[in-house]
Formats: sequence, C-alpha cells, structure tokens
Amino acid sequence: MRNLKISSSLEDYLEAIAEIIESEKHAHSKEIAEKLKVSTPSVSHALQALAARGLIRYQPHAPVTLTRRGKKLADAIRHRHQVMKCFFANILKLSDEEADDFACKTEHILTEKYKDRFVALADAIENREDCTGLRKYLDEYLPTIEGEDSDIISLDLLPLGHEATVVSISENLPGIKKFADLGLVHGSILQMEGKAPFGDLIRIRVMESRLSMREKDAANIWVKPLNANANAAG
Amino acid sequence: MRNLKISSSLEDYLEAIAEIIESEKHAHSKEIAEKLKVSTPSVSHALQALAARGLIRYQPHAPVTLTRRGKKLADAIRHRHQVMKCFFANILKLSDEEADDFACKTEHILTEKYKDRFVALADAIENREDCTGLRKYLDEYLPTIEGEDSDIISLDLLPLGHEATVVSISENLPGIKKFADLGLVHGSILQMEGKAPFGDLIRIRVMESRLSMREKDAANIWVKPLNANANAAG
DNA sequence: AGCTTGACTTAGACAAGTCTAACTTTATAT
DNA sequence: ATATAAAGTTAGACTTGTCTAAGTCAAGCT
Ligand SMILES: [Mn+2]
Ligand SMILES: [Mn+2]
Ligand SMILES: [Mn+2]
Ligand SMILES: [Mn+2]
Repeated sequence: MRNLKISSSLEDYLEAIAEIIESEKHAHSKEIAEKLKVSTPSVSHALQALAARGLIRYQPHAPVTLTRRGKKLADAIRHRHQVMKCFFANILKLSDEEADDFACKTEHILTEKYKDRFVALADAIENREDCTGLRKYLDEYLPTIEGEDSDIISLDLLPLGHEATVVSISENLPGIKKFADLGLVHGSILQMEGKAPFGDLIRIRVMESRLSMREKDAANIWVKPLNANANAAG
Repeated sequence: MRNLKISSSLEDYLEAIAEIIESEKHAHSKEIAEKLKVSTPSVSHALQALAARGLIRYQPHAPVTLTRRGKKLADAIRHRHQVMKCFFANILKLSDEEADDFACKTEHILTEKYKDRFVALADAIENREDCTGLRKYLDEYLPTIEGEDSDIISLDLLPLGHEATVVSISENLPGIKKFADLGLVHGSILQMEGKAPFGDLIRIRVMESRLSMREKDAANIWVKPLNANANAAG
C-alpha cells in the first residue's frame, strides 16, 4: 500500500499540475517550474516522486497527467486552499494576493475537520442575521490593522558581520552629535564589527570610520538589515 | 553569516528552550530532546545552528541560555503560538490538545499582521454584545463537526447518476452567476445526468433545472457525494 | 585517586528538496 | 535532411534535519 501523506512541497507540485491541466490541458515541466518558481530539474525530480507514489502518469518528455488518486488528492488540496483563501479574504480582510499566499501555506497543515470548522465560522459570520454589527465592525476595523515593518530592529540586535541601513536615531542617544559627525546618520550604512561577549560594548563600522558604543545605547538606533549575506567573521 | 529568518524546526527548538528556561531555569539537551521528541544528537546539531545565528549561548556540556535576540525571537514565536491556540480553542472549539498542536504548526507561517487580525476577530466574537447569538451557535454547532470524511471530490469526478451536495464553488468558474441563478450554489443537491465520452461536456440536474458545462469547468465545483457508492479502486 | 554511569557530543548515514552544469530529446526552420 | 533552438532530463553538489553508533566528559561513589 502506498503512502497517503505527502510533503508540502509535493502537494504544491500536485496542485500546480492540476491547475495547469485545467487551464491548458497539458502540463509541461516548464510551466510547472514557472508557476512554482523553481528550476526545471527540481520539477523533474518532483515528478518522479509523484509518479512513484502513483499520483501522476509520467513519461520523460511527455506532459504529465493525474491518476485518479492524484486528481482526488489535488482536489482536496485545492479545496483547502480555496476555503482558507475565502476565510482570509472575506473574514480577515486580507488582500486577494495575501489571502492566496497565506492559504497556500495553511493548506498543508489543515485537516478536514479544522477546515470544516473554518467554513462553518465564516459561513455564520457572513450569513447570520444577528451578525450585521460584527460584519460592519470587521469591515471597518480589520483593514486598519497593518503589520509593522518587522525587518527593522534596534542596532544592538544586529548580528555580527551584518550590514544595515540606519532608519532612525533617537535623540536619547548619548553623544548623538559626536556619532553624527562620524557619519552615523539617517540613511548611512553600517556593519556590526564586534560584540563583547559579556561587556556592554559593541563596535561598528560606518563609512570609513569605526566606532564603539554601549550596547544599551545602541538600542536607541533603529536599523534595517541589508540582504543577509555579509562577510562574517566568525 | 546568516539570515535573520530561521526554519520552523529551529523555531521549535528556540521555543522549547525558552519554555524550559522559564520553568526549570536550566535548559539541558536531554529535556529539549524529550520535549520535542527528537534524539539528543539532533538537539546538539540544532543548538550549534542556533548558536551560529547568535540566538543562544552554547558551550558543550553546559546548559544553554538565550541571547537577547534569541529571547526576543522566542517570545514572538510563543506569542503567536498562544494567540492561535486561544483562537482554535475558544472560537473553533478544538480540544486543548488539538488547539495546541495546530497552533504549533501555524505559528511558523503567521506574520504579525495576520496574528493581529486573528486576535481582533476572536476578541470581537467573544466580547461584542451583539454576538451572543453567534457565540451560542458556535458553542453548539462547531463541536459537532467531526473530521475525516474527506470524500469531497470535484464535480467532474462524480460518477454518472450519483447525487451530491455542493460544498463550494471556486470563483474561477466561468459563468458562475448564471449557474447560481439556476440554483447551483453552496448546499444545493445535484445529480450527474450525463457525461460525453470524448467531449468535454457534462450534464447535471439541480433542483428542477438541468444544465451543462464543460468538464474542465466542473473541476471548479467541489461536491460531497450523498450515497457512498463510488468505486474506490484507483 | 580511580571507577562507574548518565549526559552530551561527534561521526557518519540517509532522505528530501533545492540548485547549476552538462547532456539528450523533440520541435522548428531552413 | 540537417542544423538550430527549446524543452526536458541526468548528474552531482549542497543544505537541512533527522537518526544510530560510538565516543567523550563530568559528577558521584568507593
Ligand atoms: Mn495552494
Ligand atoms: Mn501550498
Ligand atoms: Mn509552538
Ligand atoms: Mn511549532
């Protein structure tokens, strides 16, 4: 007997295949790769895994088709996706794209039972007559909840070796003028060069200068890390 | 060095470490292993990864401690866990254990923004005065939803002559409005009346009306067969 | 001090999933 | 028919996360 449970990754491949077959009749590797934003060798690899589990019919260089089991599983996944997308869009008031993205993550951890409860909840909120007040409230209030730009951290949390842009400096920072003279101002790029393991001192590089400050003072400086690939010592 | 974003697995280790430190002061490998149900070598491996990312202080054979960054991240994860656990338990009426399990999965894909919206929704449902009816309904109805029937299929797979309830209709369905007018909506009962052997057309009966659609379009409609009579062989 | 024992780490295997580079197959255009 | 281009596969590297087996460390007990 074959395995009934497959990985999130394979679920996404299966889902993509089903959707492509539906809209274009033939599912080609390249399209799957584009849809999932992976390389074609990754697709070949996944197709072999799906074929080994009896979910698709796969012959090299021919478009894939879904077996009956594959179709059924793909439909279940797509249904979870669709149900959650509706919940996120209609109840939580996420944008269409956000709802879609988030649904495509939840679909892999959602069981039938939980899905059904989400459906029932959404259904009640949307259709019960005594919920007009709630609906109005959700409509008006939820869209105002915006996520913080959570990339921004205080300088003392910047990992060793990482670079970051200075987003803002609190005027509480002792010696702010002196630091500004050395180039530490809004918009400048700095790198965390050293952290004393016990001590309170950190060492950073800004432009051509290097400077040290107390770790707790560094909490007054907010930075946005640049894409994480700095050359790190250590 | 490393990315600021860590894997689900490392998030779980970090979460476990924070909880152990809180309840026992010292986080030992063996306890982490027991809590997460993994082997101690897996723990050693994970601890090295967390240390390399500056999230814990780790020296072989000594209990680990959280760095400031590690504590902050652990707290964020635990908060997401807690918030979702409350939602699943109090709103969706899952058991404590189910809510906990499911929360520990969702915590890894939930952003701050989405978390805040779940909180606002739960808050409104639990506390608004005009929601007593909804609360009563959820209290009585949701616990009756038990999972794992899972015989939901897309309409194109419904065998000839079989009846089914419409579970959901994707908005991708072309002509969705026209079909809705004819009675094809969530909850309606339909019967598969005909399938063209080659052609793409299927014919169904809904209420008193009969209608046809392309087979591939029918894949946008999910139905639950009424009399479990379908042949299961793949 | 030396022995015993449990905790912890290291070493090495493996599976999944991704990539790039290089190759093969199929389709298209002379 | 042959050359070229596109699509697809294979090979092999790398990362993450898990395991078992085999060691090392440290603490407590003779
Ligand atoms: Mn999806
Ligand atoms: Mn997905
Ligand atoms: Mn958790
Ligand atoms: Mn978790």
